[in-house]
Amino acid sequence: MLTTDGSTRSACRIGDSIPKNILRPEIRNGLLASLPLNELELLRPRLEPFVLEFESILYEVGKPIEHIYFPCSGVVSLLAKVNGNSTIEVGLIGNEGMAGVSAFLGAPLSPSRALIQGAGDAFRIKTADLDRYGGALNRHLLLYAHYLMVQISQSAACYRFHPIEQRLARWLLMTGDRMESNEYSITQDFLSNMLGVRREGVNRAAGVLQKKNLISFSRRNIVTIDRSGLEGTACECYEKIREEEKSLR
Amino acid sequence: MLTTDGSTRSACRIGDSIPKNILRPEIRNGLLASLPLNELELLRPRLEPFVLEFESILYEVGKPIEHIYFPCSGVVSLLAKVNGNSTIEVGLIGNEGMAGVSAFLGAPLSPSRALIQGAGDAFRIKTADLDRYGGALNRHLLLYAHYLMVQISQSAACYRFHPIEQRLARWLLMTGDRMESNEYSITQDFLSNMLGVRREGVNRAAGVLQKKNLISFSRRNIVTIDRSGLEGTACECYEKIREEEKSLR
DNA sequence: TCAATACCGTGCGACACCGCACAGATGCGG
DNA sequence: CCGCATCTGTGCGGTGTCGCACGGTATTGA
Repeated sequence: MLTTDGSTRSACRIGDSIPKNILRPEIRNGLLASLPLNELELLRPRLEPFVLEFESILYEVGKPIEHIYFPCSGVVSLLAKVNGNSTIEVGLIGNEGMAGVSAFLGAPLSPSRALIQGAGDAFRIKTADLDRYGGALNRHLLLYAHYLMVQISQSAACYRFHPIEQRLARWLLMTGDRMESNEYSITQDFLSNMLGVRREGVNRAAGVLQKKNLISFSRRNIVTIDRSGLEGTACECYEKIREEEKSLR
Repeated sequence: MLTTDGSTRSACRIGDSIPKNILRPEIRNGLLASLPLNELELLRPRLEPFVLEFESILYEVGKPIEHIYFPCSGVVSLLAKVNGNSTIEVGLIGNEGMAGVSAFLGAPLSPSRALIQGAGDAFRIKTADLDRYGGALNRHLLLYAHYLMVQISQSAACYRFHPIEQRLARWLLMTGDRMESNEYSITQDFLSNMLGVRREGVNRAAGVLQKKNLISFSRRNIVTIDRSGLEGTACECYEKIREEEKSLR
């Protein structure tokens, strides 16, 4: 990966990646890729390449959903706002899915904030343009909507019952699955907003994971060292969600 | 309402109601009712009246969804199982909606347990039969799927940030909106499974609400006394979900 | 009618997480 | 290269909920 200072590193530096595949004809989004060729061709003229920039916001709570995004790389977080200032992640979207499900389901306004949590690239289509299609596209998108509901439900239960350490492990795994690297650049503060806890809580939990030699972290940098160890530490929610993913293919 | 001992009471005794409108031609389910007449007539031959019996289970986690239910009265809880034995409510369905959204979205197996939390009656249709229809039915059902996602997301955040007392208030309001009475028969133990807390926690929280003269409760019986007072005590989640409900109509 | 069961009320120590405070480390711009 | 903003590490008291224990009261059924 090319960083701003010109050096090369294996890390997935969230925020400074410059997608290179944006002009490539291959569709690296799971939903689009699983379409029959003829349906994809119908859709293609409406698809517009789009760069997902770190920390930019696709949708804001209560604002219109103008485009639906099909990520080819990168990660999008769905965030709910609570108590005025707190935020909490209720969904995580990678190149297996799409952002803007609610619009597809017919809702004009976004129920959550969609935040680019890992830079990447995507195709997007105007919400109005998507309405015209049906067939296999519909089937796939609907099934994905279902998957997202499962993910959200599981998160609800997870927030209620599982300690920070397990939630952090799950988050690292789920994000890892959607990124191309096992090393990312992210602040504890950012993570605290994802997990719905204080920054200090993230610090403690990460410390525990590091002591167990599952991850290593320092300023703005987290590396997963022992992936299967993390799976053992994470709560059941990770496995459950992953199981549900299989039905998407 | 007729109770088992033959006496009449205004309470909504969850569990022993004998729906009387099951033979009436009117459709008291919001989703079905909002269909254009011609579409409803197409669907009608496939619709089968069904009695929702208290504490019976419509779907079990991981089991097939054979029918989709459109309640005309009564309440259905969607429950997620966590940590083996704990359960937590991630969705609540009344006559504004339907149970089995996942099947409609194309998922063959149920991601959650669907438990009749308040007796009533419904129409149901074989999952396979529903697939053939489109048009306004689709639009409505999709929008409802969206609404349910909002509800689940909000619950996730709610479980994380809001104390039992507020969650209980919200639960009473949401359930009240879907029942025909402001008095219901329910055990603290049952409630604890809905809210994902211990029975003792429910007891304390209910005690506080009672002291504030918002509810009154005794063995298996809860009465909401001051509805608007409850709204003041409940967390923001109630209002947010209610707001989203408006878009269903 | 009496015993078994279901349900409710409460007290107490444990613990996870919070809120706050503050000091140290790192990186960036002038 | 220095100053300032950002990010990190840690300590301490407070609070909400848990886990457990146990006694009380209503309901049910033989």
